[in-house]
Amino acid sequence: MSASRAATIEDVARQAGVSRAAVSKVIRNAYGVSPAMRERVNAAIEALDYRPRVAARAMRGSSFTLGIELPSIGNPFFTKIIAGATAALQGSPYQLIIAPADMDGEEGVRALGALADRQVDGIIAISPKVRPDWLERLAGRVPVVMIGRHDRPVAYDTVTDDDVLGTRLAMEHLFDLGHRRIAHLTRDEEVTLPGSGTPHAIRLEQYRALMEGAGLAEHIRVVRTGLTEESARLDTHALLDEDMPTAIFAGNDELAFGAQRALGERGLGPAEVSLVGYDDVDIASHPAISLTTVHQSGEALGERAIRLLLERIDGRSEPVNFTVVPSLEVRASTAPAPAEPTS
Amino acid sequence: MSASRAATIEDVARQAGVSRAAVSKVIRNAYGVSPAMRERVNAAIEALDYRPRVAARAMRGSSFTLGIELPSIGNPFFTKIIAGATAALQGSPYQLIIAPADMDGEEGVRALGALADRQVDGIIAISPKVRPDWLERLAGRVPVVMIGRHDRPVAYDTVTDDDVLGTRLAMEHLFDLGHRRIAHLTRDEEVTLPGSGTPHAIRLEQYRALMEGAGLAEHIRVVRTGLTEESARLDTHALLDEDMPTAIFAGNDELAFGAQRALGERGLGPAEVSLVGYDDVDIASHPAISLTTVHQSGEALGERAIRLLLERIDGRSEPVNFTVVPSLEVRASTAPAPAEPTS
DNA sequence: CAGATTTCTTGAAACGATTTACAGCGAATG
DNA sequence: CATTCGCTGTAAATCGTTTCAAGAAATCTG
Repeated sequence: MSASRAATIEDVARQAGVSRAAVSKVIRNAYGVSPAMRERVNAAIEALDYRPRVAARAMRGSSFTLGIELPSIGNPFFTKIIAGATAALQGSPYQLIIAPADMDGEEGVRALGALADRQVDGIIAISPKVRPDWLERLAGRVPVVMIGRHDRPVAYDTVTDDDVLGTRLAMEHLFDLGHRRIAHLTRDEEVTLPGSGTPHAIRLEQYRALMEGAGLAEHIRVVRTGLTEESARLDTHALLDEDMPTAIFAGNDELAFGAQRALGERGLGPAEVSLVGYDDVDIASHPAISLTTVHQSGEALGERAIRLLLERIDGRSEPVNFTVVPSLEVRASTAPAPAEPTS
Repeated sequence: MSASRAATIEDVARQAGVSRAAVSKVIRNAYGVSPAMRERVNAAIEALDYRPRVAARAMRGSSFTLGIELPSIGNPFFTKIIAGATAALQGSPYQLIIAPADMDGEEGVRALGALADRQVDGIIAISPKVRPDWLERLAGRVPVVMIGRHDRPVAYDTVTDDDVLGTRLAMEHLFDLGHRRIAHLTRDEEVTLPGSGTPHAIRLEQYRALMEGAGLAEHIRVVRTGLTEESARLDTHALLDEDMPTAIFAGNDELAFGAQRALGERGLGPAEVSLVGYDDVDIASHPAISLTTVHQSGEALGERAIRLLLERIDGRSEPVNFTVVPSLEVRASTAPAPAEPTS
């Protein structure tokens, strides 16, 4: 009726003829309210279409909000993480909000800061560029779960894919097919700093180690690119201009698609250059794309991250590191290596 | 130093030797503060690493937060909208947060409610199932911009694609190629209610109108499916089992990819069945996919939505409807219709 | 039935900012 | 010289909720 202002707890209390505190108790169904009172209060809430203001609640208690910080929403793998997270939150009183941080780097800490300023009850971080010590400090104020980074944190939890295993699966598949000149397409230096523990850093390290282990050190070829499909396409063209590997191991599916575009534009198919991705994004299984890739379950990552976050909110303080096990999806983008030109 | 608690405005005031109100003025750079004081206060803020609590600000003023409600994050077209929105917000004091609403319907209003409860300063809504009258009521409390729906709102703004034109472009392209038996793959009844003004409803209406206009009423064939690629794949198989159109016009690219999968699985290519999508998602231009589709700029939609929202926050009250103009991207998934079998 | 518990309910004090009203104080004006 | 004015800064009220301490009523003990 009163289009003037939304109802407050005060209005509800007046309508029900009780005190504000009593209404508050009913809402949070705390101890010490009689069925009769609960009944009356609920009727008043219904009648006035009352909804508690989250901002006001946040000032004393909690905001019932969980935040997830996300670099480049464009990446469909991240949206799978979100899907897993929202699913895990079904029926809980918490609402998930996403703070997009496009073009990660400084943007990542900005978005995380924005979430912290909004008094969320817990934070899931994905940006690989955010420094561990920064996260530790953040984790001192609010529960934090980091996805993807292989840290040894003390104040927050991590949920990761076993990138060492995943890389091994991909590389051994290529070795088995007879490939020797295998290039690795990865992101810029900043996200692949040795020892930083980012997924791309580990995949790169492992690529190097496995190549060396196979006696192929001389064929190690690392191509740096940005985070978009388009930049991967361009840098793959550059690679092909000066060198011709028989296989490319891409740091993730986005990059693989870019490489696949470049190969397609040159009329090169799996018979000439094999291609392996990482993530197993939905479209990778499309028959026209059919990308061989390392499967990791984004849903499981997201779901687990939420689980750990809720545990932390509940009081746990020892850090937990959870790992999901990847598997290889062999599709049509990989084929036996072409015969070496006899030199 | 004091790892105990984050600094409050009180602490800053004490440190700078001024009143809380003065600090507040500096932060919002309001009228009436001397350069000397601004200097001192800023130093104190710096020293204490002070950050205003958004919840507290929201109680009296604004939360400097804009919310966008999003059904099915899986759809890459929506992520383009987000990209456009975040770009438009660069440098503004506002932070964008996304409330995912998976499996839209009731979920959509739940997510919108959650945003409203969080006192966001403005809301962008995408779920097509949310009723206009519900939005009008919401818009009475907080500025709202609806993306995609062709309503005639009084209290909120809309940003839409010209779906009438887009559908005409797609269908005329197919007519020009000689197609007559054109099926339309669209979503469930609930999102295509005649007169509801959702994009899918308009595309469906136009499909019917254009088929009739071309004297092809007898060949109208509407296939209903869910919102995922997988459901589109299955329903396309069902369609092909009982009927064999020479072309399929899909309601959006996700559905088109599902149809493309089904066609691929049966060894059918553009020579047998042409396929047109809608949205022009990034992957549609991948050479292996090469989907003919109606291009609409998600970035422009997102950017415009933000623009309108900021105007409303600034005080505008007459509703504005903004439309972006689609174009047709002709690729390899469409080809001349095969010769009719002479009956 | 008096006293001790338990159960229900309430008023008032936070929480951390913004906003409003106004006080102090030189300078300008008549 | 007294009044007015413009500029800085402050005190206090306010926003809507939770929580704490304590009062009132009901129930249980012995």
